[in-house]
Amino acid sequence: MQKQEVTIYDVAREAKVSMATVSRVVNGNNNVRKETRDRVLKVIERLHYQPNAVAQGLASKKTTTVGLIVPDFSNLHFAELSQGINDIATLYKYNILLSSVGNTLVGDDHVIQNLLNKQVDGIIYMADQISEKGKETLLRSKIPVVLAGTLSENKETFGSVAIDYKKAVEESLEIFYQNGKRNFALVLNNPETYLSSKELIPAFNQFAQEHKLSNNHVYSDISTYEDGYNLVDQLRQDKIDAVITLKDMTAGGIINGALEKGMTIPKQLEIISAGSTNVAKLVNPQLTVVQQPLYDIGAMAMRMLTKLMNNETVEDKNIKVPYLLLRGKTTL
Amino acid sequence: MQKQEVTIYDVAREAKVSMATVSRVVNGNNNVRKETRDRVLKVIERLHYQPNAVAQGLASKKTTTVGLIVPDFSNLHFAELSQGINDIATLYKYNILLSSVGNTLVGDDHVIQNLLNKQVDGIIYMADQISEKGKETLLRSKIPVVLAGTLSENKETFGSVAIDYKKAVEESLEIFYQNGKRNFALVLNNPETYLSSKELIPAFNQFAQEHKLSNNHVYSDISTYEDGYNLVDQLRQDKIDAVITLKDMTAGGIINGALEKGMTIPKQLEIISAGSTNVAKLVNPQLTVVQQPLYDIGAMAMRMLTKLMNNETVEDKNIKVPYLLLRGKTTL
DNA sequence: CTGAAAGCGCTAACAC
DNA sequence: GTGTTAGCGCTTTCAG
Repeated sequence: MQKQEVTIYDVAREAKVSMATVSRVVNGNNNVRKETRDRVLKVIERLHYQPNAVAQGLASKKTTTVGLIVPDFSNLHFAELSQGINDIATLYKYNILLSSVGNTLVGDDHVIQNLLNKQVDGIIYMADQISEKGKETLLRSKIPVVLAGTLSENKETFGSVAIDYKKAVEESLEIFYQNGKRNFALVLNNPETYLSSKELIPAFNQFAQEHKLSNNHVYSDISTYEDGYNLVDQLRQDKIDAVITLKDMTAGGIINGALEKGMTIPKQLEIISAGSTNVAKLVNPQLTVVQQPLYDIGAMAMRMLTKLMNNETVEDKNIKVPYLLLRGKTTL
Repeated sequence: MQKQEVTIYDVAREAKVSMATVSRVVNGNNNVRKETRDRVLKVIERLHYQPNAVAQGLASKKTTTVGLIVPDFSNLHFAELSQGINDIATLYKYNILLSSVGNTLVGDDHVIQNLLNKQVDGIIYMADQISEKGKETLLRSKIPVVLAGTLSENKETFGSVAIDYKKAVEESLEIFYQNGKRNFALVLNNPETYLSSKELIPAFNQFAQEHKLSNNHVYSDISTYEDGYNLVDQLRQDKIDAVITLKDMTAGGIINGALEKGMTIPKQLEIISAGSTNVAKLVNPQLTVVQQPLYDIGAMAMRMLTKLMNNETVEDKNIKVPYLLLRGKTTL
């Protein structure tokens, strides 16, 4: 990067005003006489002046940039959430600085620190867990944080927007139960996330206990299509007849695997996916899904963040978004 | 954002050295005696000093940030490309500033300008077209640009990494032809992109002409699952018996629509998708696809960009990546 | 309404 | 090796 061709100083000189006035014009400050403003604007246009956002950031201590922390963007779930985030961010003139924490939690603190070094004005965190160290780093920074698409572990400190996963699990199991199924499976990727360990698994176990079910299994480390496909043998061996998955790809793998092995869906095996992405449509027979408004969740999270960054009051920092149980052909 | 708590100046004072020395230590400059370095590092740790990347950016004129321009990240194609880009970017300590140009081309120039204002060191452009104005803006900025996943419109000026789409279309049509099909369709979203208008459509038409085919159609503005689903009636009316689509979701819509209307696949209708995303697996019957190494394309593009930003020589600025025609059950 | 001047936190010659 | 000194380009009091 060479020395910037045209700076605020050049504009000031050409327009015969001070830098301060140019700055006011650029920032829409009203304390400028119309004549002066027009003169400055004319010069800005003639010189093709563009403010250097880095210098603005250093001087104003605001970068109009927010950090977005995602476990994995090749996961459509996060891609769709990001779309909502991006649109609202654009609307409010914020840029998004992307960071991935991988599927493991290794180094989330490092990722957060990096974002803070870049002086982001706020952070949207989409991974479903956060290390103690990462949390501390975030709290110490005092910048606003909103958790999107997962439940807030820290209702007091961070904002959050998500569906009520626990309720979604209960409702799904209720459907299975009413359809006469008694052998339930919960298929997860990482069982140690906050969401899994504190919400899903307890809800799953509690339901089983209340209904006196004895054959209920939690399968972990199942995250891809192939994992789902390969899980089918195990499901049959364990005599499972109803499955909840969190990812549509996994559900698709299970379905295709089960069909190939001659199982009938939904008679022998019912499936509900809480993935809620567009790809659910591709699955045949049509998947019964917990439909979350992913785009809206992203949009609401970003909207909340803009308010927090702007020190506006936020009525409800922990929003529970409604979901829909869309009955397809993988449940009776 | 409050005044930064601990700055390079604090470290210098506490370590009894000058700011310059602290800067050297932070940046791994070797011209520091080991003793001094250790003393500084100790203070850095004690004070939890973290460099302000914005100030670094202003002073050094390098932000270690690259802009990523995407048409739509809820499109898995770009999500998978982005994964490769992100991993390599992280490896080389670059951050990614995300921008979406929407599915229309409105304002790509604006998006580019915004990224330039933020002083990105380079740009990866993934949309499949770019406006004249946007191109000029990019050229004027003199920062390196790499086009990923689409063909380069400007082989001389921008770097590029992509498969040979034209060849992929020809090869696909050849398969259809050998299977006895004679009524071909090319299903596109926007026919005016460089890729469509300069590569795909000409290749499609040329093949038809060379093989004396009279019933070949190009369908435009088909981009979603539903669009594909709804296109089926038209396809039947036009007596199409072989289809190429660019998106897996669209292909899925066509397949499900065709099956529901009682068509047999691949006997009455063959389909090849060049989407190449993971979701192709969900489709039943299994989709025949032009498999592109999306992750690798993203990774190679980012690697090239790091070289360009570093003024290293790049042997080949326009890389054609090999693809694979994976025969599924939607072709004979 | 406008200008002067003091930084924001850091890098990069240039001396020593 | 280490320190001094200018900036980088902009915002923001504070006067007037």
